[in-house]
Amino acid sequence: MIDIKLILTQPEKVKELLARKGCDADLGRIAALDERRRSLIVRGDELKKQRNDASAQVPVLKKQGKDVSDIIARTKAIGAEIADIDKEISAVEKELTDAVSVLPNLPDEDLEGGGKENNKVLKVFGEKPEFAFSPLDHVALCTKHGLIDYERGVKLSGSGHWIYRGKGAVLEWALLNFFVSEHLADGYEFILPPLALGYGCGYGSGQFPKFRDEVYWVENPEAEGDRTKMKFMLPTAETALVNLYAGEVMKESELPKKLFAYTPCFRKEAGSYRSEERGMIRGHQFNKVEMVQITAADKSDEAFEELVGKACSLVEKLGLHFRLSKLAAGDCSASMARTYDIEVWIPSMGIYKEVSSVSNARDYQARRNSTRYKGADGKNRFVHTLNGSGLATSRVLPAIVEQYQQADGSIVVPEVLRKYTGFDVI
RNA sequence: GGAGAAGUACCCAAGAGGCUCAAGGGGCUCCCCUGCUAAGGGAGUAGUAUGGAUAAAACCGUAGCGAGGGUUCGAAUCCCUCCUUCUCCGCCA
Repeated sequence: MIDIKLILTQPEKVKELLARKGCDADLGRIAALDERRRSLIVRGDELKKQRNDASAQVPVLKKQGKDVSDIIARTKAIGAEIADIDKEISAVEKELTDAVSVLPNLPDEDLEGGGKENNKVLKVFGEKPEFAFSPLDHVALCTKHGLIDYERGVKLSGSGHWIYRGKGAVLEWALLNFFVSEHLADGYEFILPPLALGYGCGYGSGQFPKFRDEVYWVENPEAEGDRTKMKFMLPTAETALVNLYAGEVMKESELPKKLFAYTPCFRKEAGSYRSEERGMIRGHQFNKVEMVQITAADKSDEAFEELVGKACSLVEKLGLHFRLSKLAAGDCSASMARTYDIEVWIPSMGIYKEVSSVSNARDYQARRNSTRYKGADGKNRFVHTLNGSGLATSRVLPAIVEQYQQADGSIVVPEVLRKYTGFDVI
């Protein structure tokens, strides 16, 4: 959630930044609502003071044996007015919160406006592998070696599901092990969160209400369709991790919190499939290790660099060819002020595919879920939250099998994974 | 899943419709005495959110006793719904 004070004091600037994300916001309406809210509060507070004062006289006068019926009559009238005002305040506040909370985060000032077309490649790592033979795509390779069972995945659970098996499962697990041990070595805390989360997590991370229909909801007849009473399967561990300290006030000395989690991620992905995205590029369930940092407000830039560096280093250690891109404002997700994508080369598709997305939400998520810390000056501030995949294994595996395939059809296992797989070649 | 009990500030805890706009301890902070791993005395300690005022403060309000509603002139206190924790029972990997 954007700071409402910023909207009120610098509307032109907010409007311009939002426009870069392709969002045309009616800030005048927000200002009007806030104006209304404040005048109601002033009036309501005045009346409450009157009522409190008058009411306090009742026992005093009663003790003196005096008649209190007109005080009671008067406070009763005041009370009725207060009730009306309070009702209106909460209605106006709800309207205001709704209006502000649907706004996406402000992009950082250095971001280009517009969408994907304005993304900028910052750095390319390694080189495209050249094949002296005609290379297979990962679907063919995984099927041939029995790494992935696509048909039976569909049989068990419908399209968009697959089964890792045999050496495929071992390779997937080796990737997870590799990532976990790298993060542990960097001093990150390993978190295994619940996979079904309450509504508040979706709101706090900024994914709801917008993406409410793109997650799987867990049936609960008692909730009678009220999603705020239902649980959903997390679409990324970020949804759990950024809410870990929701509602709490941390000590500044406890920051930054460096966390990572492994979870399967569940997505309905109600959208169009492109035929090129077959195999494991886009599915309803995939594995991901997610990194999150929760930092003091003035420390998130350095945390961002750290996360980008970590994500790059993981792909680099796997020996894959990839590139780092800075996303234009409109391509960053709604909650994020800035995002860099790490895209790995998928030879069969001839394109780079995202395996990690590192973002700084600044205080956008913290405002939604009220995660704060006490600064050195004794004041409470909102933390900054950052997240980055480290990495999405289900997208790394196709890149590995494709980039490491040999003329004889075998696949070489990247050096760093061998101690986890126990084999060098598939 | 069923039955009971409980949730008050950093912690413990009193509190049962108005002499409580939350007592008393502990802890913590400061001060005094002492003089050096002790003991004693005193003061402070509701953070926070929100509104007004201000250059900014000081300041003046409002809200706040698990959460949300309700009753009442007035609610920590009475009523309803929900959440969480504990105890017991049942079921289960």
